[in-house]
Amino acid sequence: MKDTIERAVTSAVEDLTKRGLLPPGSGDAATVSIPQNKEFGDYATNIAMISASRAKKSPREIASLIRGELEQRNDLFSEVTIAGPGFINFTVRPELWIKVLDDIHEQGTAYGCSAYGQGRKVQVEFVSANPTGPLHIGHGRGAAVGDTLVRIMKTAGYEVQAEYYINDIGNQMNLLGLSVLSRYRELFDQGISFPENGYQGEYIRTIASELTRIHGEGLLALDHHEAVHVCREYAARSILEGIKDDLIRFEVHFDNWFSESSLYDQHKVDETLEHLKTSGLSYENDGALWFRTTRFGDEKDRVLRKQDGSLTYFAPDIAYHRDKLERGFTKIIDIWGADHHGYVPRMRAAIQALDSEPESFHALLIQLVSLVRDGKPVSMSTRSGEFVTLREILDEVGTDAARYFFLMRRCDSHLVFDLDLAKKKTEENPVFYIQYAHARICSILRNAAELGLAPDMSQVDRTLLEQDDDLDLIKVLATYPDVLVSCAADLEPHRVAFYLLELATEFHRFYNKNRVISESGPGTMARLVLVDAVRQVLVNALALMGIVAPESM
RNA sequence: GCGCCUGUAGCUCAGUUGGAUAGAGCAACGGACUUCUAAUCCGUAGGUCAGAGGUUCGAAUCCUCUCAGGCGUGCCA
Repeated sequence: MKDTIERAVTSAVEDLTKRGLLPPGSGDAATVSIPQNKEFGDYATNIAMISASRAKKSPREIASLIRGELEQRNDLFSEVTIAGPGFINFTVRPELWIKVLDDIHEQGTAYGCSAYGQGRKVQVEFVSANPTGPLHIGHGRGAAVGDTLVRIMKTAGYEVQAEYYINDIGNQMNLLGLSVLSRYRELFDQGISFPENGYQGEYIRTIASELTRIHGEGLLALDHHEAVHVCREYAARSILEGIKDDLIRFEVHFDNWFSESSLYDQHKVDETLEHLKTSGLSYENDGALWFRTTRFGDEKDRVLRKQDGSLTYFAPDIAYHRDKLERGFTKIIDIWGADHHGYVPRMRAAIQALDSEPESFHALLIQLVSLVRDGKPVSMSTRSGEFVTLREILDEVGTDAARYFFLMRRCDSHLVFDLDLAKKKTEENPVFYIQYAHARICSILRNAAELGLAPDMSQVDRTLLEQDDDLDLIKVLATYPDVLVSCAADLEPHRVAFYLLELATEFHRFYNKNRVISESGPGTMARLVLVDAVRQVLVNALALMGIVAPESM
């Protein structure tokens, strides 16, 4: 609907420009929006104010010119008014609103989709947790945000790939092997000192005891290096399996699992370092190899190869992003914990060093999650291994509530996750409130079916849907495609969560004021079609969030 | 020290890239069940948008400074 209004405004402006009444480019930067106050109509545009200085006319004067054009569009508008400093307000004809119901019934699960992304190839890389421990609650937020963003961008017409980068090589993997071996030997009273900064979690002991079932005391006889290797490989595989299980249960899907070690196998890291060298972007100093990130606005140059000859984490990461670019993605979205924000400038520098536009790279930073139970914060510390795992959260509140809660805040805002609230089966809990709206509609449709009634748009007397209550509900349904475009454009999936709450609220209000199935009159069919459309949009939006739409509760 | 993020109703947070009288949910208070699910709805109250300047027709939004909280500032990953 917003599209339609925008097109009408644009064509009116173009018309006036052709007739010399407005200077060229007057429509630039103007917006069409929904006014906060319903009295101003359904949509409004600020174009007269925006173009006033360039046209050397007063906003009101321009507004009345445009109004003159748009008033002729009585196929669209029942009223066009000028208000305030120069807003042009539109009231859309009821018939047009009712056509939204046709769209929903025709498009079904595809309602909300658009061609906004024009098929551009996008990659979203998220979670990418090291296979050194189970997913914790912070990964859960990243997983929910990333997965929902992927789903949203698909509906917005992008070709999207979801990828998980597995850091399956490097110091932390050796540390993992050492940690497991240490716990393994403890089980035979042949303890070796636990490595400094080793992985402390209980899961390490579990893995160690699994190794005793497989190998008995066999690992004791191996030389140290060999034993660490066995422990490392087993632990990494076992932990990664666990991560995959958790993600499946969390309804999070990946198209590709990208192994860091494959970059070395295919000499991608060397090639990348060579590329930087020949581009004159790296240099030796103090026995280390440096990357001139300052050339691209970073505050200091960064080390690629350390004095001891080993590479930093950064080096393969550049190779990894080079590989992404080679795979043809025009938009690369990395979802990281907010504690990595210092890493963004150097990664953006790397993208530019690889001859790509800095705008093609987007880092979405996910802020911390803190848990609250009984109104008190739950303490968490990664260092001591006392973090709360995603699995524990899913066991306690379930997938639906967890996904909604992780998505109900903007990414860069701290999230307070109230475990008690997430479990409540009352209106206080937004997940429940939204799912209940869906279940209620299904119940109505079941009752209608018993009377032999099924929603059928072709049997509807459309004038019966022109009541304010009906139109209020339809207007919320009509904004859904716009919400999805804005989510995709701004990479802000939380807006779907807010939209769902708004739609559910509007439905419950409608439900309390209007009886859908009444004994007499054709209004029943009209309202059945209306609530069925609400059901469809609830289903579509919940699907994007990975939340079940229950038919009864 | 420098940099990034955050600061909006009692609480948790939105605010469509600068628009009209700043919104929602929860909590509080007062109402609504002869009813398709009251697991709901309606109403009331609640604000110096952290503070001070500035930019302009117009600022929660942009710029500068101050304050508060979080994070970063590794040849860790």
